[in-house]
Amino acid sequence: MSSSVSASPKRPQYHHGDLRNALLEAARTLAQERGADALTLRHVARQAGVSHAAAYHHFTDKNDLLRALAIQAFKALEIELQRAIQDHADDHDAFETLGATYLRFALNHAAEFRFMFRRDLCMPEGVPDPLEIASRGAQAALTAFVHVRQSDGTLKAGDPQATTLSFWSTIHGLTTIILETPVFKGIELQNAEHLIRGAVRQLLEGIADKR
Amino acid sequence: MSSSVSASPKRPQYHHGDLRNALLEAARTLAQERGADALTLRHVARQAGVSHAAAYHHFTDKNDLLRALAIQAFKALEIELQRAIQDHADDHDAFETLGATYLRFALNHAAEFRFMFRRDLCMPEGVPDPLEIASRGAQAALTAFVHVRQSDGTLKAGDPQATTLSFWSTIHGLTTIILETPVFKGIELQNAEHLIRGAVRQLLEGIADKR
DNA sequence: TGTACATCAGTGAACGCGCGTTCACTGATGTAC
DNA sequence: TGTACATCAGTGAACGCGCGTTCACTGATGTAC
Repeated sequence: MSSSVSASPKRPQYHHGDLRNALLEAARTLAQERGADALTLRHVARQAGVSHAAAYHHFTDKNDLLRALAIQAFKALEIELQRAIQDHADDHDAFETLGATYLRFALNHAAEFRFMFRRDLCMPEGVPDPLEIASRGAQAALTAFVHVRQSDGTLKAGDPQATTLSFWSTIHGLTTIILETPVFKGIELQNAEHLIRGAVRQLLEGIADKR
Repeated sequence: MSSSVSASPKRPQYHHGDLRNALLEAARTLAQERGADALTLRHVARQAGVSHAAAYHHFTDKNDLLRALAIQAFKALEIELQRAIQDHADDHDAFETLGATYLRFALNHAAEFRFMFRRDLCMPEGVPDPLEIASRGAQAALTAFVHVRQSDGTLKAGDPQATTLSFWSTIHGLTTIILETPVFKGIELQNAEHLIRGAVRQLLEGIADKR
């Protein structure tokens, strides 16, 4: 009964081939299913079906792995934002939709999202930091769209960087408040989206009364 | 030579008298000096000069201690915000100042600030959560001021809760971005304040162009 | 095409560590009479 | 005011645990000739 077919794709090989990515995928799975606390080197290796020492051939230490996870998450977020921008470039409520996209990403990848904003995963000052590049990438996606909307007159003219920072602050702030604060424990996604659309609208229109 | 004065205030007593607060103070000190990672039950007790088992007479477990720390921090933040509101109630840039106050608090108490926004320190759903009460308190300080400014016509009329949420989102978002993101690593307080004042101004005035 | 050899990428055992928590205890305090 | 006793708030030892990291190793792969 034992099969003579030699190359069953499932058969474990001594050399994995792409263990680095497999470890990151395992980390993502664990983050999703067991939360941030489950992300120990040993647990991630176990999840990937590999001895924990193997991880050291692909990451210098635990922080290096977590940093890589955060970088991947920033890239995934950037892709989501890019997609939303492409699909809604001409919508009058494009910024609201971007806010909702950001929120949805955070709620759907809550544990990963937390790793994206952790100063202790940054490289020491002066050292090139791939996490910085990744976070700048996501930010740049927003800046590009802000620039478009400034050019076409939908947004006020001004430094697109500064305007992007305000926008990012608003959606990031509300997202983390919803994600971490007891007040919003158990909120429905739909209600959360409603909140973030409202907040973005207030940023667009301003909350001050100009008489 | 041994003193016969019986009540030297420094002499350690078997019964501490106020160990609960002493532990929280020790936790604050550690958070300040060694960062969030130093906040283990054992380290906190050591810092307070007491056996680690003693802590269990005052907190049910480690999370209970950290929750109490977060609650204290929310109360401290509320006090800072109240003070800023009192001192600047009539300033034209009162909201900018509130933003700067929030930012300064976070930068001056970075490790504690991180514990204030951690879903895993919340009580399970359905259980009364003192952390929720504390966070609502700080938020209420903002809401009250928003309400004042809506009544006097400085802010547009509207639901003060919603407007407060937008304001809180903006200042909380930028604060955590500055605190956690590699891009702003090592930024000077003064520059950070400049950023947050700018972001608040954009929220007040709006970023959309109304033709 | 075959072989020797360097290199790569795994394994499993071991190290030392500090953690949260529990337990039986003891010293100090407060209270009833 | 003194005494017996319950209660409170500490102590220190112990438990078991899983962690990050290192090490000598071995199996698999790639390359030079």
